[in-house]
Amino acid sequence: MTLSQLRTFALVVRLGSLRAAAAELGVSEPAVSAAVAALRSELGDPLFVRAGGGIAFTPGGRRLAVHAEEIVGLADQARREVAETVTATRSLRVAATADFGEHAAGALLDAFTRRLPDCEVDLVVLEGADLADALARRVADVALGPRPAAGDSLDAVPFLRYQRVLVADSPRAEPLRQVWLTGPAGLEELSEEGRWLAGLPTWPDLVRFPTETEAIDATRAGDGVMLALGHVVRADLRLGTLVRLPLPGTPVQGLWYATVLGRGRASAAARALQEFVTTPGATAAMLAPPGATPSTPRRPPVHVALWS
Amino acid sequence: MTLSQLRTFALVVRLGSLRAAAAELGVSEPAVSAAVAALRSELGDPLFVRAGGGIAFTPGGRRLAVHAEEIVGLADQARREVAETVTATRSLRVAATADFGEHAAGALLDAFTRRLPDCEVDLVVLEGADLADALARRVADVALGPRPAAGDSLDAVPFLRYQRVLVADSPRAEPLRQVWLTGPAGLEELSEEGRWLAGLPTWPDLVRFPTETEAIDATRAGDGVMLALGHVVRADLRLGTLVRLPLPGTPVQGLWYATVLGRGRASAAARALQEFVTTPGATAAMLAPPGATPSTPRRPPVHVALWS
DNA sequence: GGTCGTCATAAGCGAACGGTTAAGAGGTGT
DNA sequence: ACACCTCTTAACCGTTCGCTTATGACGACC
Repeated sequence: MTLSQLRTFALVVRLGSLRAAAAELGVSEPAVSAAVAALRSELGDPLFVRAGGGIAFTPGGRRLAVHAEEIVGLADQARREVAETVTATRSLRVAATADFGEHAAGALLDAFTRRLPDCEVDLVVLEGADLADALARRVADVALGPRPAAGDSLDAVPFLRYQRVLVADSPRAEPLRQVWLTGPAGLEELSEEGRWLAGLPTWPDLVRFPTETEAIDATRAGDGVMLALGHVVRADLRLGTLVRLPLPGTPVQGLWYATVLGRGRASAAARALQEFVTTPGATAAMLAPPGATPSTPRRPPVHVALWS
Repeated sequence: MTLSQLRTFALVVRLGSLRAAAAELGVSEPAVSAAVAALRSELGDPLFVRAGGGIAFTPGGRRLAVHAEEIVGLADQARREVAETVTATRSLRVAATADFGEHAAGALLDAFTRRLPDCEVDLVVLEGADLADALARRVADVALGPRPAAGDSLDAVPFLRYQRVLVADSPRAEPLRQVWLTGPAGLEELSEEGRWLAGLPTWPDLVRFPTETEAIDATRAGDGVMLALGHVVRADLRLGTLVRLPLPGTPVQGLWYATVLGRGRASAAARALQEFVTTPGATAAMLAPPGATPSTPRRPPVHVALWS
């Protein structure tokens, strides 16, 4: 049993296919097959059987899978922690959904790093469904966005109430007959607006933009309607460049959560951020209009990455 | 970073010496040195430095140590769990201190396996200070005995009140001038009687016997005094073959705890035993005189092992 | 009954793992 | 200064790991 064998097997379980795992790892198919075969013979369990076009895991395979993820996650964390003691820096990896990442994460993490200057923060933007996954796989230390569904071993605290209002360039727009402009993630299924949308009689056509800001620009130009964050379009509504459409159910109230691994598995820095997000200073930073806080951009300690 | 490298390093940390770890593993000293050197170069941290006659660990080394134990423990557990699904048996490894193991564990586990017949129980007897260690290293699933000191990530529930009375063959015995006869572990430091003994003005000489039963036999023969379990010597006291000595502080009241790993890391079988021990049936089994419960000894599912 | 997609096996190869013996380096203790 | 204990390095070797390409086996699908 090797760490790399466990890592390979965990990926096979995650993707449900040797072929896909091989592609993901950038190696040939027999390489993956051999790694799993080694585990098979060592553990005396087939781990999975061929079923139909793909594979079906045995009970032993499923049990091994959860431990394999845990083991490789711990090994990676050990590597990181030792590296942190060497460089004398703390690192914090934050995952956020696209909407939160675009409108609030920057200001929030900026304020946080002013509080803890020795902490290097990385931000990865991914979809809401993957937030819990990223935590479990220890790809991220903190997840910011809708409350993850699999909350048994996660510690989620709400920290910001937001509302999405339906806006258009003119009050004569007909919401259910026009395209809905959205950010890159469409409408997150796990979020309140996603659940609200699922309850509508008709499912509108969505048009995705690389950012919600661009979607707002297009809405202003009359290209469609948009379920925009209230505090982001407040200025537009005041100026009249955008108007609210009074669809029942709007404004949709939602909550953003800061989630960390439960059961004492969260790092100190992760808990520090989770506590920080509920402070008044953090709320003020997130709701402030862009540019209001002249952050000293000497050496931006927040790195941002976008995952496909 | 290899599982065997981590296992080796964890042992080095535990023993505080490469030489000792090599002896324990039955390999040469350079083998251990090379394993650790591989970790060193890969992680970019010396992990430890030579200090005086031995070694002193760096902060990175200490951090790696705790994760290394966790990782190899998880790997072993994964192996076991897969093996259990193959053989369709659940196994439960119980650790107990010598006193509890001798007088109560047999009847308790006998009753438990009658309740869960598909569960194979192994009992290892070790000293109280190692109980928490055995849990953390996942050598045992449940620990029965005094409450472990390092209780931060352990879940300990008290389940049996016991008392130790000072007995001798004659009321003229002078406790502080005679040898104290004990079981194999002496007097556990972590237990109530250990703490009580530490508070005495003079520390009596202890004579250890392979079992407490043999110590009782010797006490009956007048070889010394003994701090015996109340319910074990009840018959002797009634018959007059042993008498109580009224030393202040006696009888010493103590509690036995059933401890499992906290934070959701305990197995289902471990929690089942932890719950079972608090039931009236379990208490009755433990306090019943030996031979009172005619356990059907068809195929004794409880294995007992003694660790030096 | 082909054909395709997917996993398994075979043969081979370089690199790393894990072990040995032998000798060196660095400290303690007398 | 000396012996002594402990960790480290060097040189060497067999096994395993992890990867490749090529080919086979098995089931689904048309």
